[in-house]
Amino acid sequence: MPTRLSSYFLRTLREDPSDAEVASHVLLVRAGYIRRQAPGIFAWLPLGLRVKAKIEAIVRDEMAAAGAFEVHFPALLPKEPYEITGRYDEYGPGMFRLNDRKDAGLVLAPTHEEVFTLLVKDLYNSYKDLPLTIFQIQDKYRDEARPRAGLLRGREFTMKDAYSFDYTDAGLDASYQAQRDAYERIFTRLGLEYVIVKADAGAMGGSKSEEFLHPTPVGEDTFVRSAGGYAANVEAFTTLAPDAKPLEGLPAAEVHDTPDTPTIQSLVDAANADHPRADGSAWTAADTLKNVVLTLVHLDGTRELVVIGLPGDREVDLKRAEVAFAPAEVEAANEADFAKHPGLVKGYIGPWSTGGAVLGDGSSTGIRYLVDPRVVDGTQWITGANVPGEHVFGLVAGRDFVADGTIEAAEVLAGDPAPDGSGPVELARGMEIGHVFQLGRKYAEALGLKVLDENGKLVTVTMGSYGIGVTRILAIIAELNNDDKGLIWPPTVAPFDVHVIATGKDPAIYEAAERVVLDLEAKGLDVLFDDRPKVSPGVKFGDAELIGVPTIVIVGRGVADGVVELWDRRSGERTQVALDAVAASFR
RNA sequence: CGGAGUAUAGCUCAGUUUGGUAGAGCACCUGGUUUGGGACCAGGGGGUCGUAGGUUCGAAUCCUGCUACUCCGACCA
Repeated sequence: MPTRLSSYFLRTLREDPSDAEVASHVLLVRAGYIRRQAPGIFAWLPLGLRVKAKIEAIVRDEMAAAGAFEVHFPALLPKEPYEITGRYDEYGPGMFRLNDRKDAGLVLAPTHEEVFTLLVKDLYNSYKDLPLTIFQIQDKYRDEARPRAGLLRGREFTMKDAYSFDYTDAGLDASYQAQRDAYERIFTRLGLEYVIVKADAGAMGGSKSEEFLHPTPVGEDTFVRSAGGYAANVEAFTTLAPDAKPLEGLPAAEVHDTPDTPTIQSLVDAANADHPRADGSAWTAADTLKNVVLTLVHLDGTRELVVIGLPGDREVDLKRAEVAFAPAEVEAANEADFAKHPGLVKGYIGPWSTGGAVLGDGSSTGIRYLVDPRVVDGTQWITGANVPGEHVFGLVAGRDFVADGTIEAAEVLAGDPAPDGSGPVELARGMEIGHVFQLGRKYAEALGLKVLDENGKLVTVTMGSYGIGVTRILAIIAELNNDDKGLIWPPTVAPFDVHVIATGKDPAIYEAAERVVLDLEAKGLDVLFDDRPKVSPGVKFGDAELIGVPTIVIVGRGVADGVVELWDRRSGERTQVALDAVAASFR
């Protein structure tokens, strides 16, 4: 049976909704696919559900091809499993939490690692049952501080999440690869451009991790890539450190007066004016060692001051710092933090003073001191002397000061060398559409998932976790496929295959349209039939363009001559076809 | 969480400056006309003007508090 617009649950809007900004959001609401329920939470209408189902069908198809089995968990879960793995605390305010009438704690799951692990623990005990990959398509909940851009960043979103279970590392590698391959096929079938980048495992824990990013300027992720094939999320980028240099023969450090130079720029200007370099070349910001004071807020709420030393031509990238210090939160140090450490002279902080070490283990302040990987032994720096208006020149790393370690917290700049030697990187923005992780044994260990191996020995299972954002993908496809008239769905995900419009007052037109619809359905096509009487042609054409079914058949005035028009939504091209040849013109 | 803005009919908005009977277009209902680009005529239903308090003879309009939403930023699949 065709879907008849005269009785379909659909209302299109003539005007843009005032609360929508991006094209996908505006058009999905206007064309009657979704309705906003609360910020970042949407109701799905019949048209929207059809597109969602199309995307899910492709995902299911490839999951089955990859040997994964579908299950379905509740979105509402007890909090205990999340407490056991520590994620109840680590996830922070991003997780929806609630209590039932008995005051038992529940969560709306942001992801389902814990309960999948427990399910397998319940049912499986032997290595013979592995490998196993199971998945679900389920709504996830994350209490985003600021949901935005409609479906692109919501608080409720549909995700396909798969979990693999192996008892050997090689097995995990194979399971991971199978999902990774499936993802490539899924995104290819959906016609979505993607880049696979090295990623940080973040709150999930685990080791190897890659993100599938759709390159777009509006993406929330910054990633780097080199011509030689290296690609990584900036959060996972590792700095290519130069070789250490010999310490012998380097001149002694000298303290100079540098009044009113609290910033790197003012310091460089003063250095060039008053203390030019011996060989005559100019000092630059890269010759200075900037010491940035950060406060770590640990999970138990304690605050720890830490100083990061990095070349003065770079800023600290807070996201990278967060990753480096996870699960602690990172903040800029505030006045109260400084007040507790009078040894820190704002604007003139450095690891060294005439009185000895100022930063690091065993120093006068005892504050943890971590440096950028570029600060290798034998490098010489201009940096604060811990006295107002004074800097030390030629301070040598490894001789005059020793850091407690290195840290990947400096911003990544275009032109930085890729860590694998494949050349300089460029920066680009992308939106995460898939993520594959090797979780390793973190969850299995915490929740006690073990199996007996060939030798009858209990071994802890190793796991992978694999996510695809279904509703986000739907939004991206809508974002990529529209014009000023409305949506233009690719045939693979369109809510219908054909949109038949009957327009005219002659009853023969409607009779002809009914026959066309039957012919099309006989070919196995999903038909949306605009049979609305007393609706003017302009409205029908406008709605068809707004809804965005790829092919539109206009049954109207041509019926008298035995022809109808095929209208390609994307190209706008219209061709005349004989009435009885319409169905044959579809593959 | 910082900054900006908005809140009046189902939707998009005017009215607030200067207090005096609640408005328009679209959508919806009835009847008629119309049918290849968002038609026309006639009639109709629908709003405690976000919320609480205050000023006033009288508040959508002035004052104060609160709340919600949107955008930018921080954060985030």
